[in-house]
Amino acid sequence: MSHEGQASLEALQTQLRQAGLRVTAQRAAVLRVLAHSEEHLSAEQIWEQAKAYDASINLATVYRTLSTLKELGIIDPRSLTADGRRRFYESAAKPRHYHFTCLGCGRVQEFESDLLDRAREQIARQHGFHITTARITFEGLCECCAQSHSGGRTT
Amino acid sequence: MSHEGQASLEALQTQLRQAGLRVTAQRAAVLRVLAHSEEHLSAEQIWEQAKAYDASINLATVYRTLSTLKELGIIDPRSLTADGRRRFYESAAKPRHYHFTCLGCGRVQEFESDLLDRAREQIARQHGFHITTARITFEGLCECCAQSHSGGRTT
DNA sequence: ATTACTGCAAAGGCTTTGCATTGTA
DNA sequence: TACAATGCAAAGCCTTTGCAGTAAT
Repeated sequence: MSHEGQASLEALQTQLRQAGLRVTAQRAAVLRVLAHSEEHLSAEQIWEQAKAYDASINLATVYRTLSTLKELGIIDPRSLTADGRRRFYESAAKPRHYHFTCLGCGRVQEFESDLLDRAREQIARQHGFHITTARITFEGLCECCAQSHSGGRTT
Repeated sequence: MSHEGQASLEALQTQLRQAGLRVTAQRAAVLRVLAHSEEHLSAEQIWEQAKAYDASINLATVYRTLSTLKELGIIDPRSLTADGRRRFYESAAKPRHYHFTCLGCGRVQEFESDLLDRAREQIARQHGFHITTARITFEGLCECCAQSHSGGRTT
C-alpha cells in the first residue's frame, strides 16, 4: 500500500520503539502523512493532513514530532522558498537530489546532477572542508512558465 | 579610501538619487557600513555599525534601507545559517562565488567553483529551467577545526 | 505506576508595517 | 512646501518552549 522507495509505516514505528520512543496516535498520524506523500510538505500542511488521522493533533506536536523524526534520520527539512523562512520536509531515504522551484507555477521539481555531486566533492577536497550539509536550491521559471511569460499566448 | 572592487560611496549615493530616492543620513550610514566591510553582516550588525555614523538610526530603517538597496541591485541577501532564518548582506558587485560556513569556528569562507558554475548551466539546459536564483551554501568543519576536533590537541 | 508525550498558550527570533512626525529636494 | 523617509511600537510569520494534564509502556 505504501509508495515505492518509502519505508513502511510499521518499519518506521518499529524504529521509533527501538529508539525508546513511544508510538502515540499523533506520531502515527504524522508518519502516515509522510508515508503517503511524495511531496514537500510544510509543518502546517502536515498538520492539516494529520488531522484526518488524529483530529485533535496540535501544531506544536507536529513540530516536535518532525524534530524527533529528523533526529532519527527519517526526514530532512529543506528550505525551498526565497526567504528561507518556512521549511519543507521530505523523506531522508530519497537518493541525493536537488530542487528547482518555479516562481511561476510554484511547482517544485526534483532532479539529480552528477556535476553538482562532483562539484561538492571537489570543493571539499580543494579547501579541506569537511562538509556536513550542502544546501543547494534553484529558483526561476520552468520551461512551461518561461514560454507563457516571454511569448504571451496568442488569444 | 574604499576597498578594491567596491563601488565608492559617492557612486552609490548618485545611484540612489538617480533612482529618485533621497540620500538621508540613515541611508548614507548604511552605505558607509557596507562600503567599509568585506564581511557578511546581518541587519542587526549593520545597525550596530551604522550607529557610529548616525547614532539615532532605527533598526526598522536599516531593514527598509537594505530592502531598497536590494531593489537597486546594490546588495544581495544570503542565507548562511542552517535554519536560514537570519539573512546576511553582501555587495552584489562581487563576482560569482559560494560560501562555506564552519560550524566549529563560525567563520564564513568564500570560494569560486567552475564545476558549480557549469553544473548550474547544465541543469538549466537539461531541464529547460530559466534559473534566476541559485542558493548554494555549504556547512561543516573547516580544515583547521576538523583537525582539532578529530585528533584532539596533545596538551 | 511511571514518566514520556501532548495541548495550550505564551514567547522567541527575525523581519515587516501603520502611522504620526521629520527632513530632503 | 510637498511628500518621501524615519522612529516607534505593534504585528506577522514560523518555530520553540513551559507547564499542567494525559496516556503509552
